[in-house]
Amino acid sequence: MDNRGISQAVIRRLPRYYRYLGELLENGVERISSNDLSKRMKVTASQIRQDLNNFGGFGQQGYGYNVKYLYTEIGKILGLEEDHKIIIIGAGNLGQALANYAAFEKRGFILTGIFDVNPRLEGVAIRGVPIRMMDELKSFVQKNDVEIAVLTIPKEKAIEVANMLVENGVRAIWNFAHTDLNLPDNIIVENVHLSESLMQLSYNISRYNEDQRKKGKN
Amino acid sequence: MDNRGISQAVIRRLPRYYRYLGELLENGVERISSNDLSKRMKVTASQIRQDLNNFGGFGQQGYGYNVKYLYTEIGKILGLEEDHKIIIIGAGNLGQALANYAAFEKRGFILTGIFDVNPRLEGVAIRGVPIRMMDELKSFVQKNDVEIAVLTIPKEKAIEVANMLVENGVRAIWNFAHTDLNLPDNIIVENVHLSESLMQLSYNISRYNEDQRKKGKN
DNA sequence: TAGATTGTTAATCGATTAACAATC
DNA sequence: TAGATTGTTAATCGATTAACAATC
Repeated sequence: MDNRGISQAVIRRLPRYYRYLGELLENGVERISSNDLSKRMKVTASQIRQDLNNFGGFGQQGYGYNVKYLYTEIGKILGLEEDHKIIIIGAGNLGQALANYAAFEKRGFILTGIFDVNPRLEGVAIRGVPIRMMDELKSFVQKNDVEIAVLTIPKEKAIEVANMLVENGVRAIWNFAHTDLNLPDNIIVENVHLSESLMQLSYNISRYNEDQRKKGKN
Repeated sequence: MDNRGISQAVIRRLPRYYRYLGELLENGVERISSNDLSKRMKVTASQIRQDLNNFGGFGQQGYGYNVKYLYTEIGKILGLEEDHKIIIIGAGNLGQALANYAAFEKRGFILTGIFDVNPRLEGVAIRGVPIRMMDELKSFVQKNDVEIAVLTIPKEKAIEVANMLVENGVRAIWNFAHTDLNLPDNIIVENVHLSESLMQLSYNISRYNEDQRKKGKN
């Protein structure tokens, strides 16, 4: 199994396969063909088979795919079998929303620390994890072998905090701040730019409206 | 200006251009060449020019692009010049985080209503907008010409609520529920699947770790 | 065995990059 | 005018889809 050169397009689709397979599993479905799955997911069967064969031959001719097996294998590929220590920087509503996300633990993301600047939040616990003050962050990261940091802080602070975290051993950043981070190549960054997502929505509305106007004219 | 057939790849990049131009504007930069911008954004100058020319010729040979003009034009393309009435379904941490997102209003997204099932939240106001109970939702949507609904509710409820909203005139859904909605083609859906984003991060960590192990062997 | 469905190669389609004439 | 930089065409690259032999 050689994972090199797998495009981000494929990787973006993997979690969606995983979700659909999880639902099939819950519904007691034992096997599924790429054709069946393609109809449910509204993608081509070809794409499913191509995507999966990047990682190995998980199916069987004449039978299809065993749901449970494929679910487990994709879970492995996604790294959900290993534990990941994760901390959240910024305990505002968004930070708290993520901290409370229960499926975290199930998937191996171990919430290890929460940090904020607001002294009124000090010691308040979310899912058993107390909120700490930002001045403890550096030594906490050094001592606790933190793998992933979630940044839910304003963009003004995000860049310097990210740099500090990376210097102290954090390997990956889940970035919700409205800025790009420009970290070294060996650091994994996954951006969630909510305002950009909303603008895409807004663009699609505008375009649709325009098309309707044009249709009206013709 | 013909917007038909513009790929989602281009559309995903527009908000990022908008963000960079906004920052340049704040810093008092008057003009920028595609080459300059490409270095800041880490994309090719060719791509910037191709992307922009989908919508019109905004630049000038020998000069580049006027930052303020281009910023405004991209804003128009993204539909940020028009107002969009928006409601939030689900006033948990995530719903509240989005409700409190101050830049909303600046970009023309008018928070009009917030809804939840929890009676203890009834009447609590976020940014002046009181939380209403779910049984008021249908008539509220009918009366208030709501364009966008944000779904920050569990997936079990999301599908039926989305269908109801759409039947009552909502045009677009910003979907944070962990499910696909399968709405009619004329409805705009923008999904934010946070768990899938985290899995991509996790995949990239695993793959990097594996590469390192391989390197070690050689 | 016959039917079903994969894994994989080849064909197509679309997106990105390069190149350069047009022009400010 | 000379230099800079766009807008746009052509070339390349990559991703998706189609087709089918292999095989369960």
